[in-house]
Amino acid sequence: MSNAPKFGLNGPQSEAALYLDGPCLVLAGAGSGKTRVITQKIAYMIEDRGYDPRTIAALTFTNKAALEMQERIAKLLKQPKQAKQLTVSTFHSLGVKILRQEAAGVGLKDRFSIMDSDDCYTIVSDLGLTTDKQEIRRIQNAISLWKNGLVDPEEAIRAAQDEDQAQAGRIYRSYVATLSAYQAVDFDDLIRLPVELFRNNEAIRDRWQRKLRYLLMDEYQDTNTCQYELVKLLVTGIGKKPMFTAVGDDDQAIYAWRGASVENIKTLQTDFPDLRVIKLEQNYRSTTRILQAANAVIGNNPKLFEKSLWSEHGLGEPIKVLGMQSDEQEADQIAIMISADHFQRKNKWTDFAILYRGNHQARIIEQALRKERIPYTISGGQSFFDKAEIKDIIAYLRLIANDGDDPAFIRAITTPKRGVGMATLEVLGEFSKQWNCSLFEAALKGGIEGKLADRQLHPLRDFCHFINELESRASRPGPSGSGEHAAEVLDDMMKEINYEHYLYENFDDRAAQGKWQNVMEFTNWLKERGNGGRDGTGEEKNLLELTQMVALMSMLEGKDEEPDAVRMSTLHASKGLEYPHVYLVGVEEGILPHKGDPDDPIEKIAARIQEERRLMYVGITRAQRTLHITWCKKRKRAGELVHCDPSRFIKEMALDEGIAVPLESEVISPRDRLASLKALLNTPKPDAGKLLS
DNA sequence: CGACGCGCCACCTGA
DNA sequence: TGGCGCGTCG
Repeated sequence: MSNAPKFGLNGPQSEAALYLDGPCLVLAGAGSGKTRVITQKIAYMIEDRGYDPRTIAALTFTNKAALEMQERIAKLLKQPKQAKQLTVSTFHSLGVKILRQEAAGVGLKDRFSIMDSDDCYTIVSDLGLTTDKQEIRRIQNAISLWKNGLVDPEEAIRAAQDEDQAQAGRIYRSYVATLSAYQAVDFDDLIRLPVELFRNNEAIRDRWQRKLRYLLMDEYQDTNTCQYELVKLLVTGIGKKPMFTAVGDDDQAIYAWRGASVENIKTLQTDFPDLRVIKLEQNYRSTTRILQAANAVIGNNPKLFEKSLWSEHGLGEPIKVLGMQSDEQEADQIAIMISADHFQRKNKWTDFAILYRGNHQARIIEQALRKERIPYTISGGQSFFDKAEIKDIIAYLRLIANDGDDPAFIRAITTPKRGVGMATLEVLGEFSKQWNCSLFEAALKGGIEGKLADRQLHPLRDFCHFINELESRASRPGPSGSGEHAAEVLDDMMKEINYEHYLYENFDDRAAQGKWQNVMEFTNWLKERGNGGRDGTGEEKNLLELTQMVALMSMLEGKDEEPDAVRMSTLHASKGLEYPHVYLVGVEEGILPHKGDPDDPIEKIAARIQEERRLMYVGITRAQRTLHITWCKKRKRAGELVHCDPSRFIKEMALDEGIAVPLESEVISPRDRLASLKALLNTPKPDAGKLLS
């Protein structure tokens, strides 16, 4: 094979795609075509080098990215169906896949439940050592970091520096015991348990190594210790050449707060001395001016690897920095500018993105967009699967799959109300503790009769029988060999619990209608997957498998063709995406960089600022053609109007060198807003948008 | 037992 | 600002 550029890739891209002689690290700057490298590489492996697609795994961090990658690979293959044989998934989905097959090896039944962070919050809270919300969050966070760092409870307790940490460690110990009693795992376990399994069981590890011979990882800079360990266990074996490609950008590492460590990039070089390192520095996304600003900002961070982005696109329009009087004015202003640009320059709504640091910043912008009749979609906020009505239904599914899932039991039995209240549940809880069994088992156990009145016992038992029946139908051999069709069981369940009725009883018609619509969308979505549709594998899935899959879904992915709407997103959720016109809002000290705990040691603060700077870098580099950056002199915070200063990152963009121009004067007063908008809509004179362009 | 209402407090990011 | 936790009433 010659190393001449292939597939329309540039030199380094091509080198990265063709290199298969050993481990490979691709340092890919923003917009340098890293996804193309991964997809082309997989296509090359299958088409030109005869790799069996079933032995290739590509790992991403979001379901959306995985889905998109699979689609893109399918388009490159002569036989697009082969793409379905690939493992293209998130780290967490791969974890579920491994655990489902190897459950016994880690002491789980194969129908374990997956707890989301709300469930885990409740577990920590129920351990009863504190009621303070912040404190619980902190402990939850500590537990997550321990798990991701592969620190077990005994180690955590031993290493505690003070009583607070020791207590957190003890809570960690109880928390692990509780999950185990529920036959449940949390998100972190999905990676941690496979690691434990592979470490302790050579034969199982060997089987998975043979199954997954080549590994490709996207966003490698955001892997945590545990994920890296999983990768190492999968790619290293006696007499085996480590075969993988990791693609990442240390300048876009923005998940240290949840345990990711950029150092994993450096460690890769130590752990795999023959690692081939390839840099992608040509950017195909942005104008030169945008890249200059991005380089100027990130230049203030210490460098792990030397690299500098360049672009063949022209200089482009100057970046505009706008200082606003208030957050309200900021929102209105952006809405007006986007509206003007849309109508004057005939840009589609989808060409625009508004990016912000925290979800709470979205509200005021939403209001402004609505006022201007601008369609928008929000990503990175409350997810579809986090909506109460969806979680209600999921609780039933979880309980059907695993009757040891006490949190699901409590949620399902109390929604809709069926005459079982807290008093009954408390008795049941005591009883279950006494007999060391689940709530579900306790309800059916002999001896509980004496502790509950008949009117309390009956609905309880009826409910359990109902669940049992659904369970036996879901797992009875059916058309697919693995149970009755998920769709039928699901339909009957929905009918029986009469959830629609419950919604209309408890919410006003409008709200109920919306919620019911969500539920219908969800159940249809489930049925589609149950029939083997659209998830890439083409395999039928029973209700139990669907339930575990759903737990990992955080965004409504694959929503067939996006509507033409302005995109609103957190900076974190915007990673990997690009837009012709980007508005970066609320770029103020305290927001970006976000103000953290001022009592943190100085090196921690420095690290935090660096991560915030990378976040700013990610934001800037989302833009293809124009970039607006706004900040406010005053902002409403907790109801109070407070003074704000522009972010230090704005100064770092080298404003005086013509990269960015401050535009403080170009603000339209609210009074003129309507008039100017009308003018724009009715008589689009070339000059009308002068203030705005 | 559960619905409703008042008052307090916090607003980071996410698989 | 709004969500939610606690108290009281039906």
